[in-house]
Amino acid sequence: MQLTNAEEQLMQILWKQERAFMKDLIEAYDDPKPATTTIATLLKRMQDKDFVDYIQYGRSREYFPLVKKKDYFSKHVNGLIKNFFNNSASQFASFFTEETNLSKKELENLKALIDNELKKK
Amino acid sequence: MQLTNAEEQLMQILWKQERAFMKDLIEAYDDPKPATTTIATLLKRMQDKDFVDYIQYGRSREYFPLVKKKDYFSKHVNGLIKNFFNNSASQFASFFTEETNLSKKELENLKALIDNELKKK
DNA sequence: AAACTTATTCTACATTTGTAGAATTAATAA
DNA sequence: TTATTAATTCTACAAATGTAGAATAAGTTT
Repeated sequence: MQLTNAEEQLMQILWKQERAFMKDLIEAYDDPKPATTTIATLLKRMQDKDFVDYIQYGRSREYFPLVKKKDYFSKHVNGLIKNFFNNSASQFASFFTEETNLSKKELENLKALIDNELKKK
Repeated sequence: MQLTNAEEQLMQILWKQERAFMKDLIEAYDDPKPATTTIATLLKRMQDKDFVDYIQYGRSREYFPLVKKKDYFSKHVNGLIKNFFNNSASQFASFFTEETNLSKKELENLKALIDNELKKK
């Protein structure tokens, strides 16, 4: 099952911190910070969805992600590609290259990178 | 405001058909097809969000998108880039190139495309 | 130990989302 | 013109989502 917006936001924080206690998570929010109970609820739901787990340290828990950001992200992009480009990654790539404002330097980097990928094939 | 999943699915149909009557929309769904009223509700909500409009033809309406698929899509990708890559499009591009399984041919096409973009700069 | 601070669990509740019945209206086919 | 069909509007309602208070438990400080 997918994460909701609020959950995903929290997940982003957790990915950044890698492992974190309740307090650390809340600190990462901008003011007005959510109530502890709000975060607790989200964490619980995320556990049910198998996105996070924790290690019990005395009275409190250190939470950590069960899903890698990369994997989660891939799924997202694949969804987009499927929905918008008929499942064609290359079509997506073209679109992306044309529509995004990459600078000359960035384009050159990207080109080098592609060369590198090509070598592997 | 954003489209929900159900709305987005319907939007995809509408983008494909460009302009459509209720009937055409429902036909595009796999079985079990949703009730007419369901689609009507979604369309109404999408109108409120300024994503679709219609032209009245006698008793019924021809619906059409107010938002271009490209624009909607761009917003999505930009959101992803912001959330996952710190707003760096080029970082996203690298990731994408490495993680997606583009064939040799696709990579070559992409490279050509980038060359083309570079010429414009 | 008493007072204080967290974190956790339970419960609650307003909104949003997904779905669709009932009633109504208008067009169409018999 | 009457029965049939299709589209629209209203209303409803269950499930999901966003938020958080109350109560409780367990460390922490004085």
